[in-house]
Amino acid sequence: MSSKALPYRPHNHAACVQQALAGARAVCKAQNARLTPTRERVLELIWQSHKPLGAYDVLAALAEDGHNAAPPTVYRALDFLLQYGLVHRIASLNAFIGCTHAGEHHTSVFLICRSCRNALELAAPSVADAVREAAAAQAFTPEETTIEIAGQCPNCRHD
Amino acid sequence: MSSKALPYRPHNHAACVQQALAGARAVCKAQNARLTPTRERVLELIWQSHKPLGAYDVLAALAEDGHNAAPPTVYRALDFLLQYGLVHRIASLNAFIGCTHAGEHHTSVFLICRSCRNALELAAPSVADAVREAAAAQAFTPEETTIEIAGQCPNCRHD
DNA sequence: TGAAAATTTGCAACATTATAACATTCGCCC
DNA sequence: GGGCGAATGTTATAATGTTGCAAATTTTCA
Repeated sequence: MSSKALPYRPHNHAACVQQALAGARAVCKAQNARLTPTRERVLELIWQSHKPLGAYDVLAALAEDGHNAAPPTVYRALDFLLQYGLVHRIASLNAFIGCTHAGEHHTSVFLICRSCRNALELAAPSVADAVREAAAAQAFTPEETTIEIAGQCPNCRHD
Repeated sequence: MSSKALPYRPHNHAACVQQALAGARAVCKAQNARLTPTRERVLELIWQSHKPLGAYDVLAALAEDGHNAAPPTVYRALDFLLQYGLVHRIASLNAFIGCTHAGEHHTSVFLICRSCRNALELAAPSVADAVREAAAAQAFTPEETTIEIAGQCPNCRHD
């Protein structure tokens, strides 16, 4: 890619990706799940972008590798990564992003900047608690929670 | 439709739909917006189901009316209804549902039952507050918030 | 080891959801 | 009733996601 993703907050991105991959390997090993080359490559591609990446973006990136994959290849890899909590799906964008809390069960909040397109994952336990309470008040049993906030990140707010 | 939507909570549904339509007419009148026959019919179709309805479901329902519409007709009506807060889009389902708080600015929480497919809209101010705080803590300016909880409603929980 | 079983991948076709572009009609105002 | 902007019709196409089956790979276990 010629255009680099500007991270929401500055950091050493290559190291951050490597750390994520190492974490993913550990999670898979612990659960006897097979992080095959394709799956790992998809995870790496997603992590390299702080912007949520569409399935067809991943497909295109794989094509640049010379890996001539079809959509099911990507969707299957994504399903695997979702299943083991290594990536999240951002429903409002039809896109995927690396999970910063892989291995831990958690309810995340995503802050998605409409200008720079970066997305930040927050643990936000107070939100999770409020959601849990609201559901309980309706005798509803939550299984999966989607919380996505679109707006302006601090770097873009002056726009 | 032969299969009626079972409401999440029992009520007089025909009256509930009529009330929603009356409210929508009021909102549009107040804002000088044109609730044309197509738009009103789409809103009615969506309200008649407590289950979120896909755009192509609406299209099919219109076809049963004898209204031979194409996708843009439905999407344009939906855009209008979204713009005036008369319906919500459920991102995790690619579907639409009538707004129970039309006219008021609000952050809603949706409880979506995976068994019966009904969806309940909650105002849940505590969730809205927690989200606002979490965003503020990151200096993030929220513009639109998506909160969708998939799980089991009380009627289906014993499944 | 080596053959059966299970998992993963390749591949082609297809289904679903959403939009673009342009022509036509409708409602309204003067 | 002519002109103008909003709304709708129409065709085509883009973007996203899935099904089904065959081939290859890995695992299991005798």
